[in-house]
Amino acid sequence: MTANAPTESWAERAEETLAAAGHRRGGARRALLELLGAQECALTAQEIEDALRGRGGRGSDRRVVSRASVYRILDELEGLGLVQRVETGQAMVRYERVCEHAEHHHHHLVCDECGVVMPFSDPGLERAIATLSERVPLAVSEHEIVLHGSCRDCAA
Amino acid sequence: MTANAPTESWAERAEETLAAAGHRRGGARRALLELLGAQECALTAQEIEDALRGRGGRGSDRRVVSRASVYRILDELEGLGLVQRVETGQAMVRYERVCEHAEHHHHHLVCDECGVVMPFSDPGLERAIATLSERVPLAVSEHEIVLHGSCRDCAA
DNA sequence: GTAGATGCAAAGTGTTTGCACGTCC
DNA sequence: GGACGTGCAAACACTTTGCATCTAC
Repeated sequence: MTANAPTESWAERAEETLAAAGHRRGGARRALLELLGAQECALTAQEIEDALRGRGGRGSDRRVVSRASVYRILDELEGLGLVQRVETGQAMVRYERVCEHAEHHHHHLVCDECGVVMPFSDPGLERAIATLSERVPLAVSEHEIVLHGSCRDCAA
Repeated sequence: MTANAPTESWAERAEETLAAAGHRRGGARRALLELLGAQECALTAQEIEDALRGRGGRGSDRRVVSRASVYRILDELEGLGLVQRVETGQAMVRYERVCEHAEHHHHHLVCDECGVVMPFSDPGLERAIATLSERVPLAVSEHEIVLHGSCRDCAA
């Protein structure tokens, strides 16, 4: 998945979209894109801030990204459709990249005991949503599905 | 659906459940139960507070219910499974009663433009969720589905 | 050189908590 | 009359905003 990927990475697409929207490049945003692009699932703003603070432990010359920038950039990315908010019923909102590839489309499982969040996807479910979307008094643009319960570790 | 209903109302069941849990009755909680029991769909804490403040316009001898009580009682009801939180991606969390009757089970449509929230239900979707729930590494106890888009008024 | 990007700290906003008083049982 | 319930206001936690500085172009 390294050799000249035929499809650009999410981070690359994001950079392009941002440039097209007239944005300049900045260290904070670049660091955030790099982080989000490498994530499989949704993170909270807190987790993002911590991750950006902790990265490059050794001779890292990278600055810490301020909390304000994290929120500002996430908001910006959300507005461009590059990131989506995920509400898991926990205290904080989570954010994750939005991929154009359908294969990456997923929803979330939340363990109400330990708080762990896992992604899952199901074609049958997507089909049901698609069918349903046409019968509803709303021009549906997005859908979010969250399953709550106990994860294997907690249920044991 | 009015004459001597064979099944008790949500508010009645809630009162019983609360009593069984060792709670006394209080004016604030009673008012809240009455309000929630009459709602078709989810309300925010703010809406609940306002509704409780505004009710009984004329010779009402009812006290206003404090914000703290609204949150405390909602939290209590949620813990007993009588109320569930609904996250719509808007600023505030919403709350609605949980009915034991499957016919009342529903999910939500949210207009991202005007913020209106509407309930909907779909057997096909529930079937997909039920099937899926058995294939997932989580003992699923609840699920929440939110469709975002533009309502008819806003799309027009 | 200028508009945009960022950090810091203060301000918001929805929610929770501490404490004293009121009320149900 | 004792414990639970409630109101008030202060405390909180997450998020947003104002402003000065820095940077990309």
